[in-house]
Amino acid sequence: MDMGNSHQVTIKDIARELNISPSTVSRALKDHPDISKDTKKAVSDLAKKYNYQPNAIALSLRSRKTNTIGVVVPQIVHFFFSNVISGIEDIAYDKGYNVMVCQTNELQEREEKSVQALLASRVDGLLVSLSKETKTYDHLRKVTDGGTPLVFFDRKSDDFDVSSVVIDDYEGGYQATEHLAKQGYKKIAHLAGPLNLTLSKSRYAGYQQALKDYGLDYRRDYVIECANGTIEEGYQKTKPLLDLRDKPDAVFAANDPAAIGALKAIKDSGLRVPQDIGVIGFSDWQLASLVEPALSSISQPGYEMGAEAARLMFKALEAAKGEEVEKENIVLKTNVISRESTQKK
Amino acid sequence: MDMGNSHQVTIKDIARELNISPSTVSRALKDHPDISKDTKKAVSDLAKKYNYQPNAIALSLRSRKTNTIGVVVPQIVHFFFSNVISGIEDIAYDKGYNVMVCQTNELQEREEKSVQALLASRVDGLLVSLSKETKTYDHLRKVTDGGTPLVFFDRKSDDFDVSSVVIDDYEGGYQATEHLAKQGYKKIAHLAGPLNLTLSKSRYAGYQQALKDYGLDYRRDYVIECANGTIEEGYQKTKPLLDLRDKPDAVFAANDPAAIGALKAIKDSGLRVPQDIGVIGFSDWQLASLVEPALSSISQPGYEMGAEAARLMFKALEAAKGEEVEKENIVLKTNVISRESTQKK
DNA sequence: CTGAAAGCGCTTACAG
DNA sequence: CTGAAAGCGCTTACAG
Repeated sequence: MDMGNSHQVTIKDIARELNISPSTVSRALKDHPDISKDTKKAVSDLAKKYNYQPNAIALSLRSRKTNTIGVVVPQIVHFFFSNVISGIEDIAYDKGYNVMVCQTNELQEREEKSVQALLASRVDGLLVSLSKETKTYDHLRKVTDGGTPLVFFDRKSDDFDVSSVVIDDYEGGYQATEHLAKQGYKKIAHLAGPLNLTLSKSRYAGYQQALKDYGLDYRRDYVIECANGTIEEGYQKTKPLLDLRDKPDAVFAANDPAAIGALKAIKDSGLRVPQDIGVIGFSDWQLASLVEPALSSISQPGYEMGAEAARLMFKALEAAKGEEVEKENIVLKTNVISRESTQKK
Repeated sequence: MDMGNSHQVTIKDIARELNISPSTVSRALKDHPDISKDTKKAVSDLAKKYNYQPNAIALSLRSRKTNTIGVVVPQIVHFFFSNVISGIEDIAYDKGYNVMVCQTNELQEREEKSVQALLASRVDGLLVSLSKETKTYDHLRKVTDGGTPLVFFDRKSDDFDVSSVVIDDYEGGYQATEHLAKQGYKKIAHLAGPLNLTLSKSRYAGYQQALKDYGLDYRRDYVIECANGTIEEGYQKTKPLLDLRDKPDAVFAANDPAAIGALKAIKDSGLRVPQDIGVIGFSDWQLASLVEPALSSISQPGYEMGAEAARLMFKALEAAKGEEVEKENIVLKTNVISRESTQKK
């Protein structure tokens, strides 16, 4: 007897063996009220025996639904993005959806091809975080024009009327600066991120506002742009700050590697952290707890971002056909993680 | 005119507009030699105009190939596994395949459901790293019984005659110990991983062999098991070692967090790293470079593991139907990353 | 050079 | 209570 080895058993196979029609088998399997008890039993027994699994591809073709969502992300290996993916995956799992993941490696061309491939695979919806390189959006226009729900996370384009989830960078910059001010630091410098990015500008703006609100001076020479955000760059760009006649007593770095570089530069110059100079970072990684002294940082809720983005996606997917879905643009709050590097007292 | 908005244009649509049959459109699109130049041009013009994309679902149903591979991984957020996924994704991208990723969160039940879901989605092949909990393998039997290629990575079961890629943990343990010996350390302790895991036992065995090869004493009281592998545990379990009358002059920890804990314990006790005691870890994360002193470590090639596993998968997928594919069980070498914590001289 | 038919695996309106 | 037919979007052997 053919045990269906290396050939997935189909409804037809069951129908043939039972001398009934495929239609009846199909109905029996979904417990349709029309079908007799006996037939149902015979069908379900055989289905169990042969470990029948409905062919999702065939279902997708009929229903025009794949129960799959696509995710396009700049880099899988970044701690932040892997958290986002994890959040998306957990929610999708609960909903019985599969997740296709593509990484762009920060290349627009690869982003375009990935979107294209996911569209060809007829994903039910697409979650996208733009590559740093991406300047044009035709590939995403195709998504929305085709009627496929699109949700942005972390890196969005404002050219689209779609839902999105981003971090509140302004608030993060504010929180970091406020935290330093509350710890008693008065002369707070800022190692900014690349200022062509909105997110860097927002953190910078939050920094300025917090200075104002806490009655501290804003000094242009206390702000230095770190274009790459590496440890090395943080180290090099902190040195001149320490050579100032009126040197800062705290540093807020817009990313953790730069903060770690600052930490080293300060220690190398013979000053103490946090007694002489406090340092706070902005966390892309989970590294901050390991340096010495442990680095205070602003945490970005990656997992939550993924879960929220997925939630917005399912909201769109579950809407009745044609029903207009209200777009949400969610801004997630950051949190201050206070560690040794800012414990002035 | 209907621009096909919110309805992907099909071959039928093009056929209708051109008053030809779908068969002809299909052939024209694939540049079939039978079709006239004029027809081809008309078809391809219209396809371009409407941005026609072949429906991959329909193709899959016909060809019984989805051009999708499934990945089942314990945790997406682990640096090591995210590297593996990244490696898989890059290779799959080059081959024009999509990747579905499921995480089990180390739960057997979720592993079973994920495998089941991927099978239902008719992935062409499955790459699996077992959850820590997994004790039975019926869900994976279904994969191989159904004729779907299976490849294990990192955590495998030996009950299957399938290809696999793992890390050479024995060699890694050997390398770590050898490195310490070559740096001039003589009394090398070992913070072992949970010894019910094969990988911990292998690292331990490599440690023992290297001691022997370098003429160093193996002392049972120099070996301590760290069940959780946390920083805290590494800290606590290192202290007794430092209280020994004849204390070790080096520590090989089977994982990085434990090594970092050891580092702290040693520094807290007033001893210096690397002058008094050398420390080397085994790297699950990318953290080792950040602690002070920077931690030497054994690196596990996660990206390469993913790329190799994908390569093995495509080897199976590209084999002619029915052709027997030779199974490969690849063991990837680790590398010594030498940093400050072992620079005795 | 082109088309009608069958089929991939399923569902469901229609008919009996 | 059950079945034949049509269709999801495509391809291809067969016929002309």
